[in-house]
Amino acid sequence: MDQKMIDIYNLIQELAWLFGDHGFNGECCGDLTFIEYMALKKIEASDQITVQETGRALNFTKSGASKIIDRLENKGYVARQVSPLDGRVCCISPTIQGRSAAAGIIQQYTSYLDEILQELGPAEISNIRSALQLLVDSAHNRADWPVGGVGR
Amino acid sequence: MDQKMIDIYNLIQELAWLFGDHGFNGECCGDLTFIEYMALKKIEASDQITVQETGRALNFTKSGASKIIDRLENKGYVARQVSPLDGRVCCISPTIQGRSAAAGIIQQYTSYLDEILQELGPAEISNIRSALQLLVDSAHNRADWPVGGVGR
DNA sequence: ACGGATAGTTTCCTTTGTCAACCAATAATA
DNA sequence: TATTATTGGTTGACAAAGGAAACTATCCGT
Repeated sequence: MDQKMIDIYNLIQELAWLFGDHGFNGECCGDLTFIEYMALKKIEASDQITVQETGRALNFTKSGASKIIDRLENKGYVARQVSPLDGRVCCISPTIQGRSAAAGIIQQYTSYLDEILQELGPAEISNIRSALQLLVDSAHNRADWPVGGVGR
Repeated sequence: MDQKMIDIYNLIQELAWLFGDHGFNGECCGDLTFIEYMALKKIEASDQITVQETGRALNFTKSGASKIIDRLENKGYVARQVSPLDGRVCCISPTIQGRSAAAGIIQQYTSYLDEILQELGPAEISNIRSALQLLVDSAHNRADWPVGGVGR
């Protein structure tokens, strides 16, 4: 039983490695780093998000978040815009190029998955999907983390 | 069907984030970075490994690998030793402290998993394990990667 | 209108990894 | 055997990236 948890842990870690920043030979996300890509995804998902919210979502300080957004902006993938409601806050939104870059990355990985999973039947694939979903949901349902706090 | 692949991709990415270098508030692995921890795991797994092999296993250049091993050595987790067969190569091996540090990290994550998965029954947990296994095996059975080559 | 709070940016600093040059040891060849 | 090429590893200069703290601009409460 405990062994099963250890297995799960090691497997997750292996996946985290394979699909993280170093797995795909450093070229994990086109001209984006893994972190920049995650930020772009968050920005896309909420369609209007502030600098600090982006940072909070990704466990970065606000200065770190500001710089990540700088890089995305320099690449033309997001745009800053002063909020009409509050002159201090920046509304970050994805540009057309940003959306299409993200779509391209998803496309690329999806076809990679298609390829490596082609041996499997649809039932097995469904099963993988729901197992992952269960895992991610369980992790999100926990407010805190194994070590330290989340605040920053 | 394609949507299912996209789901799987996004879920893996979420997991990669949660269990990667930034997920746990930066404190992912005690006094080790994610990368250092992965290197320690590789070193532990093979019990005798060279600097370059470590680098190759983790997609780092040899100088990068050398420095990662420097840091592990400074922390007292691995030891360098000149190979008796070839005076050029370094045999890296984990120290007692290295083994116990790795065990501690595994312990910590395992109990975290225990906690977040406590709602689930043993059958569901078994299912998660085998789904992850299937995924990781499928990825490893592919020699190459979605973009670029592996060589360095 | 003024003092405190809040969102972002910028500057300085540390960490990390690559590239290229280098050293030492082995292998190959004349 | 002497010499040259190759290979494993380390080192130094450099660039990228993110945190802390100082700074700017705006908003809110009195």
